[in-house]
Amino acid sequence: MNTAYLSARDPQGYLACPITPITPSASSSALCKMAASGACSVADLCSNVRSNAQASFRIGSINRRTVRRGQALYRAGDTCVNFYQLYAGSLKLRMTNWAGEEQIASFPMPGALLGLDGIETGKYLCDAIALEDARVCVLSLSDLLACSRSGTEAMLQFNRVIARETSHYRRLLMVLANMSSEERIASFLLDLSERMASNGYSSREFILKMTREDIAHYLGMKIETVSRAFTRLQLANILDVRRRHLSIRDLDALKKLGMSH
Amino acid sequence: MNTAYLSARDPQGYLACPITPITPSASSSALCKMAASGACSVADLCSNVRSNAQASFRIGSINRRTVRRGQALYRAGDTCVNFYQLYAGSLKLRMTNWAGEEQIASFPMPGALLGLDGIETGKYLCDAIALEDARVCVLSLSDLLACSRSGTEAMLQFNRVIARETSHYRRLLMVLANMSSEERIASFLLDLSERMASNGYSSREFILKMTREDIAHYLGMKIETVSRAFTRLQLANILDVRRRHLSIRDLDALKKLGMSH
DNA sequence: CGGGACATTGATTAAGATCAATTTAAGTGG
DNA sequence: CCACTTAAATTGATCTTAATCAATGTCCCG
Repeated sequence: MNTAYLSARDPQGYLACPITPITPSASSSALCKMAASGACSVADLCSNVRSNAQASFRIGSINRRTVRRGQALYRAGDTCVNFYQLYAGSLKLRMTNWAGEEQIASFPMPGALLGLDGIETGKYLCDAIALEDARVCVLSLSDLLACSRSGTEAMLQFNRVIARETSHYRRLLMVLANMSSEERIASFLLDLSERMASNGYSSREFILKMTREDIAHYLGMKIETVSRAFTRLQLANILDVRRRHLSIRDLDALKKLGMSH
Repeated sequence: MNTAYLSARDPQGYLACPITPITPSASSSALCKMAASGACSVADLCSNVRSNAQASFRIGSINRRTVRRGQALYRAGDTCVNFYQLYAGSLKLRMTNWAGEEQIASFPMPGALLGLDGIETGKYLCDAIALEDARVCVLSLSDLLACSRSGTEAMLQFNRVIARETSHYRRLLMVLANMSSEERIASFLLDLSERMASNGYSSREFILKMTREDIAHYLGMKIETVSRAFTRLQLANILDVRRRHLSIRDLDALKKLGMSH
């Protein structure tokens, strides 16, 4: 088992996680495994859309797509015609300003709804790049609109999903505005840890799918600073970090640092 | 006229602006002056909601509200039952984390739709504090939902309005993550300037309604740093800043600094 | 005229950026 | 399977920027 940690060649990238994923409940009639497992943040919306689309005979089955590691699910400037429910793998959402500096906006993990950055203008504003091979369900914009039209609840759900993304950015803003480099890393790891847990993986020990550079671009720091922050947290016996493999030794201490002072 | 700049006691706070606001067009039948002037960012949505609500006899006239300087339009934790279209004055949207640190999320100006931070959970997440006496139109959540239900276009408009807020935060994120203090101030002033212009005021010369502390909390810096950045921009002949009164001397230089390198 | 909030300025310290050099590990091809 | 290449990460030394601490200045308002 330990070798699995170190090699970690599995496409899903979660072999290294010591506990098994939550298995879907018995309701195999569910359209989506994730919804059944409770891990999906947009399960209600998603199943609403699907049943609506099926009812109107416009889709017969779930439309899936695989994105290989390093490939883009979509790119900034592409016309937004689809949203994507992520159900395996992870990505980075990357914005690039005209000076070529990049900023990572988020690291979507299974359960996330991708493509919301295309709503405002009808074109995506970010690149969605797979950090490892990933699988998504495709939700066409038209299906989603049809569904929203037919039910107030679905419409509200969709608004809330967009609003939740807004909250993510507001929170990140607070992190960048008020926290030291060590605190930012702590906050970042706590968030990752929680999301690993909500996907049924260990919250204490996992593989970082992103490079130090990605982390730096997410948290508004330089990669040397990221590296040094990891080192200091390790010296303080809060973490064990070795390249991409991370385990949390002292969760309370990490929380004290990361929960914004 | 010059005395008006310096005293600036006007409740609306725009006396100091040398050019007059855009006057509403002749269509006095319009429900809202701002929509007629083209200054309102949510005009389509707003008029949609109003005409819908009137058609169903649920509102007879526009429901307005005044917020005095320093007062809250709403507070974090309040139940979200209304949205507010700002048509005069300006506010700050303030989040406070449990450690008591505050972060300014935005400085809404006329045309903005307020209250979107209440969508996700049904409770507002920010305090909306008037920086000067302000006037809003009240849009009840139920009116808005009723309208969205009855028309796909209104629904889409609403989604886009929420998504636009998300974009604001993404952009601010990039500012905090990548720019020096001077660049942040430049970027902030450019944004203010543009919004002043789109409200029909001078883009070159205006009064800052917010304190240095508010600016600091918006841009993730300390007030001394804000002050020094202003001073340096002044010394570089890019700005003229005297307390709250600001005029832009060299717009190109300001853009070079503020447009993210 | 004087109190108090707001803003500026100066001196010093601390944090992170930058520059530069290794180290480590993973993938490649002979 | 091993040497070689390369991307990623770490570490050290130094420099720059912004935070901090402290004092002073300015203006609004009663």
